[in-house]
Amino acid sequence: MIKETQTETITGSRMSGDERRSQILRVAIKIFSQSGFSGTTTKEIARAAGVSEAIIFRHFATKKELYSAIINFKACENGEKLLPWEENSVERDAIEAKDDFQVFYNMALGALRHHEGDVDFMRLLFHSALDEHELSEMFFEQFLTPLYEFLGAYIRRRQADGAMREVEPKIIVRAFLGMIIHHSLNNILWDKSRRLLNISNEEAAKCFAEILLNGVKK
Amino acid sequence: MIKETQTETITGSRMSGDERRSQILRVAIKIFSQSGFSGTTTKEIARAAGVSEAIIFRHFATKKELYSAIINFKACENGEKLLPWEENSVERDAIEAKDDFQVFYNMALGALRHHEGDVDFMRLLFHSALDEHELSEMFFEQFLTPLYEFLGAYIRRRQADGAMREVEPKIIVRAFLGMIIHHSLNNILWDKSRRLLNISNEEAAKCFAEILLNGVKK
DNA sequence: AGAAAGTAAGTAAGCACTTACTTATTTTGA
DNA sequence: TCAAAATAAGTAAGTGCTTACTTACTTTCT
Repeated sequence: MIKETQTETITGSRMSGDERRSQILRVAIKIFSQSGFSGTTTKEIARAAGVSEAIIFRHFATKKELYSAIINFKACENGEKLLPWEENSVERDAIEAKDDFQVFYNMALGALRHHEGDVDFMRLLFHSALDEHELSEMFFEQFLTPLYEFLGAYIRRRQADGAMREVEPKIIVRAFLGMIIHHSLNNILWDKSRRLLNISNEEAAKCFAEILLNGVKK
Repeated sequence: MIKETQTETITGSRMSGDERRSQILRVAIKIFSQSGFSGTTTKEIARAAGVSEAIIFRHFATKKELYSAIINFKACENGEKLLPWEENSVERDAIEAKDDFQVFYNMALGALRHHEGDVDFMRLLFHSALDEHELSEMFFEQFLTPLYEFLGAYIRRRQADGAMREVEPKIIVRAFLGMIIHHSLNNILWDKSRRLLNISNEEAAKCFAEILLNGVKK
């Protein structure tokens, strides 16, 4: 990362304002995700971006504004994209077909892969949750809540079909997400070398989906 | 919290060295759990303890040593106590009786109650995990690993009895702990007002145990 | 009286942020 | 087309405050 950034500097060409702003944000995400807000200095961010601290403050009035700008940056990164499960045709087909296993397996696998592929953002979500920062609230409102509604609605439908027991759907969603997110957390935070449990995402998604579905089957 | 601490100061009597050390540690746990290591100042800790900063440094050479001292303090708080599930007679009886529901329900309920009752330490565990501090490693080795072994052994036994499917026991443990810990996390971090799911610990423990056990039943 | 608990003031370094200036690139006008 | 002016990107040095920690002394208790 630092090497990469230095390479950018070495070419000697200046970035445009927009490019520099984006680069600073990308660098900041990494460092904030490592050390949290308070544990990160603007000096570190500047060094990693290969610029002086003054440049940080040209683009962002305060360190806090830089942190908050991550929200928009992350949102724009996905463009006006739909939520992950909304644009996943495998997911849509499985729902149409009421293929319960495929619905939950696909969802679990997608989530596990996503967590594995964006550890920085995962860590940042936890830092911000502990800091009670608006980034965490954004995550809650724009991701978690819609996900509970989406899966909850599917479960309600399957309950009406007589395929699932009458349990409050959100408890089922909680149980399901708990398996997935906790598994990823172990891999990201407590047990990076997977001493306790070393299985593929596919295996994990399969087992979690099976446990859940067998657990709620009528 | 601060009120309580000020009350201590107001009585005007000095504490013995040992008492003061313990008080500082208790206060530090609360503040570190709120703001993390970097976000916490020794000034804040001193104020909350009702002493000057110099007193902090009489007992602990550095801020870092204070943070690390929490490990021993938390360990000693439990005395030479066994792990929670080891001293729980309800749990032991349920295991002897191979009452699967009681084993998992009781375990879940105990954990949920514990999490609810010691939010500070839960938060501290997350802060320390993100900081990659030894407190987190202690938690992993002295709590998580034995818990996986304990529950894993029980599951293996029930599989040998033919009561549970042949699934790697640790995956089942992961699924189970995921439900519980994730539920507590939601209540502690993302959704303190329980907008998404507001249920009692008993209801949660019951549903999670049922989902899990039905999910692995043979 | 002596030891231990306690404090106000101080220190050196660190931190977020600013200022005055430099350098590189783009624009303008002849 | 070219040179000068303007603009934007960039920096070293600085500012004022904060922080972890220290020092020299005071107060309390036995």
